[in-house]
Amino acid sequence: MINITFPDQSVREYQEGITGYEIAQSISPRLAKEVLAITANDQLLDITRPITTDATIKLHKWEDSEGKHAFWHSSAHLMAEALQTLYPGIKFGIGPAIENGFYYDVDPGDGVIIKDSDLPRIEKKMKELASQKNTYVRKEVSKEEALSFFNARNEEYKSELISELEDGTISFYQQGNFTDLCRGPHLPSTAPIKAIKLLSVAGAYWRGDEKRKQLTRIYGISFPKQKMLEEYLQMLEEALKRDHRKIGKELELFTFSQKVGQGLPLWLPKGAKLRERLENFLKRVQVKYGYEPVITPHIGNKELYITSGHYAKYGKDSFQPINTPTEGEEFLLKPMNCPHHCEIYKAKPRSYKDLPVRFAEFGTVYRYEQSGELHGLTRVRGFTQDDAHIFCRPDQLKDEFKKVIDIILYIFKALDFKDYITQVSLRDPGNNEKYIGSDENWEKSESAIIEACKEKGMKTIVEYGEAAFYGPKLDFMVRDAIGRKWQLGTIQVDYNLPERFDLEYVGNDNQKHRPVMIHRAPFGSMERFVAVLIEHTAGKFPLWLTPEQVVILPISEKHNDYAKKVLNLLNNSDIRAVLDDRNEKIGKKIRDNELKRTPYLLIVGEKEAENNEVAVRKQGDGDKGSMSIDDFVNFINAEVENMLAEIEK
RNA sequence: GCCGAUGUAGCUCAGGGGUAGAGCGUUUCCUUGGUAAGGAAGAGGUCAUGGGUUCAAAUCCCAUCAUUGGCUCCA
Repeated sequence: MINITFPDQSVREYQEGITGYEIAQSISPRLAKEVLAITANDQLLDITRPITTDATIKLHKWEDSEGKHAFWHSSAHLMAEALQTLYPGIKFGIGPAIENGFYYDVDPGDGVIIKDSDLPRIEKKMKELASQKNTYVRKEVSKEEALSFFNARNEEYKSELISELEDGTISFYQQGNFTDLCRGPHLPSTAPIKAIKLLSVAGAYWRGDEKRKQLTRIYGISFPKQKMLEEYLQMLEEALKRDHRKIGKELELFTFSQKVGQGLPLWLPKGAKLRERLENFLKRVQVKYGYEPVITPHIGNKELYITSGHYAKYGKDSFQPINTPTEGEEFLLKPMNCPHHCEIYKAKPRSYKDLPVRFAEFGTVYRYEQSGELHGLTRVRGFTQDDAHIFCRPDQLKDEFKKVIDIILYIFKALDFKDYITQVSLRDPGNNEKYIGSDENWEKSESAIIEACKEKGMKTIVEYGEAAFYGPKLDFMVRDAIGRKWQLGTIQVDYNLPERFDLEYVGNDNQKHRPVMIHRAPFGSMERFVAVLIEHTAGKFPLWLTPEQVVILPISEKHNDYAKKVLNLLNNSDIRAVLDDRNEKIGKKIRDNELKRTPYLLIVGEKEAENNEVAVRKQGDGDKGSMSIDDFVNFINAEVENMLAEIEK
């Protein structure tokens, strides 16, 4: 007999060799029906695997990510089986479960192309195979066996994977006619896979290496119930409605022009208004934190970037130099602001008493991003960073770092960003040549970041190998409507540029010392931040930010004069109001302006004109009754002030 | 950059070898209407661009450009 400990710490005795499925059965038939995987002593297992020792277990149902994982991983195998049937000679790469669904990378063979239009056919085959309710059978094999099995089938990708595994840890899973190298766990059979949707086809380099063969990746998702699939697809559609590219067009915030160039956003008046308000907001915050504005040009001499090291690192992959016609000097579009700011630091001698100095600039930079990578406003070739560089003494580093964290957290709070991830990016320990600067400085800066985060009580994830080439960083990341992760705020420590630019300050010992630099951008880039803000709010911006706060709707043309009077009064009171004096019925005007997401609609007609009133309608919330114009002005201004005061707390 | 998809009116999209379509928007006129779509008429397109096939191409083929889902990269 063995002792099984459950998550609630209760212990039950079972026969040795009992399976997860049987344990579930012993609790309730319903649980047995729903259980998909089991963790036993921290090891994730099939529910058909016998448990032979005392174990602490957790049974995973669909609701657990482990349960979904097994479900989707099994679905990936099912898809592979379908592909094998439909495309004889197809070779398989890897086919994991992912956050939402699964994929399989395959090599369909020379000249064979799998297209979007083939997906329904594959789906159909999968359903057909699933209905056979084949079991997933696990088999442990030796490395030699494994290799000979896949070599015999010319599955070079599998063979490559196996050759990197250790003997004794290799297992196969087989269902129907398909056998795959796999760690598991899997479902007992294909029976539960009831609803399947293959979503897209994409190219994916074998092992993520662009020098190697590009395989065909097929993405899909599956569910135990058809209804769940429908809900998921519904949700995807809803998410698409929040897409900043769609809303940006609808609300006339930004556009692109093929003639101007790809990845070069054009801010339309309303978008510019929004962005300007964001910038002003941050400028006010920065004044409080002792930042000084600086302004630098859009280009810089190539020498500047040779000094900074950026040219060696990125020169050939960036926009190529602009030449002066007669002298033949070379200038680069600036890919970043820091070298310019270093030169500002150098413009005069600095004393230890002056430090830290903090130079802030909304600096527009240009980077040659690969064309396939461009995406709406989140990945562009020309963008404006809310950049600043702090030059401080080493002993001030941690404090300065913490102050920057405060600014970022403040801004996120102001904009109600709650679902963000904070990531500390450190060096890849096994790959030091990727980075410039001394080990000692790297260690100092890495520990400064880690300590600052700890002291701020932040929950961060640590990623090795994600550091910038010149220093470690702390990034604030959020997800977009389609679930992709984007970096917004960033703080980076840099010992390297001060070295390269030979930056100095005179210490209290009257000796020259090297300052440390912090690069930081709370929004990251205005473009990306606005994109994320659009998706976050679905275009319903907070009152203090929105380009148009109020729209005035006269009942008929007879009331246009009064409406204009209201408009002037509001505009003179710093309220961003517009007038909708189109020859339309009031119902139509309300509908149109509701759809434009203007926070307040003011309806003015006979009654209001007589009493100097406005009839207030709140976006999405209907009629709020009438009030005097003065009261409305006070009401709006108070609401904005309250919002901002709330943030200050 | 690579693999797949897409490109038709300002927007959303239908169509498809033989005169270019709808809805919304826009303009003009009628209407002056009290809380989510009043009516009529009009304007608006070299069907992304350049080649090719054809008596005839928006439609078929090729290339390019852009957008897009991924891969890779990201100072």
